[in-house]
Amino acid sequence: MNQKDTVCQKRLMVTRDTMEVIQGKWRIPIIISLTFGNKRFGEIQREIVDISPKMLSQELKALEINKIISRKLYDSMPVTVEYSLTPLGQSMNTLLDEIINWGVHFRKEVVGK
Amino acid sequence: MNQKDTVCQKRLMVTRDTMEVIQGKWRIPIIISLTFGNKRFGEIQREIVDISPKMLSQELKALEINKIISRKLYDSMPVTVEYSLTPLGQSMNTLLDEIINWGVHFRKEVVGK
DNA sequence: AATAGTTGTTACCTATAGGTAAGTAGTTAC
DNA sequence: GTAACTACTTACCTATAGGTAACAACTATT
Repeated sequence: MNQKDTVCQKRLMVTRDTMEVIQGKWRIPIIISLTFGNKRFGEIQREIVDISPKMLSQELKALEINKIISRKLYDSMPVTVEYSLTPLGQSMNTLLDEIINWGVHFRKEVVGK
Repeated sequence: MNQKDTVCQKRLMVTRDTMEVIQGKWRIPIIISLTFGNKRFGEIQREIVDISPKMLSQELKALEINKIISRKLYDSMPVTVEYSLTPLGQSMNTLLDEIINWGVHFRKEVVGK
């Protein structure tokens, strides 16, 4: 295996890591929603109009496990829960920007034509 | 719906576009493989060690439809086919770099600990 | 005539992602 | 005591992504 191959194999590994975090229909929408401010369960659900409570709960848990978001429970009545981006979650900003940038470019080049 | 919501909804749409192109187990590996030079079917298969010919063929077609790669047939014997990145495919470079960068960061922060 | 080297294809199966609908639990207001 | 608001959970189903193994078509070599 030459130098080129080694570099290539490393890239393949690391992209898999990133993709495992952002893969799926709802993770990026949830993260983007939280870049606009901390939100409660119901607020996120109202913003991402067609997500079900099951999927929202499931994906919030996955993002918490990966330390992208954090969950804060308030003992108010009724109970409220606030979700926010961790520093690691905030560090996705440039990645998200690139996903958005390329999406705009792609739409101009292919989808729009 | 206020200004903030409008911006948010647009971002959600555009990220869906990008994700539809790169989603799946094999698309990014194939694209990365081609950033290291044009390759034939068999070469890609040998580089991405555990991909099956079925999946490779299927994903190459999808990437061609989205104008990320192009396919060139050579009438040699036996027939050879060369795959290469289109300009649109090459325009994914900064996006791929960010996916790799963030993956490295994530691995340091979470996977490694 | 048989074998090997190209680039795929086809049929079949399994695992997982995601959707639907209903229910749970605690508190407050009427 | 009943309805309403919070944040979920649970059971069940379907659609799709991906895997496996065998085959196909063409040509060159032996």
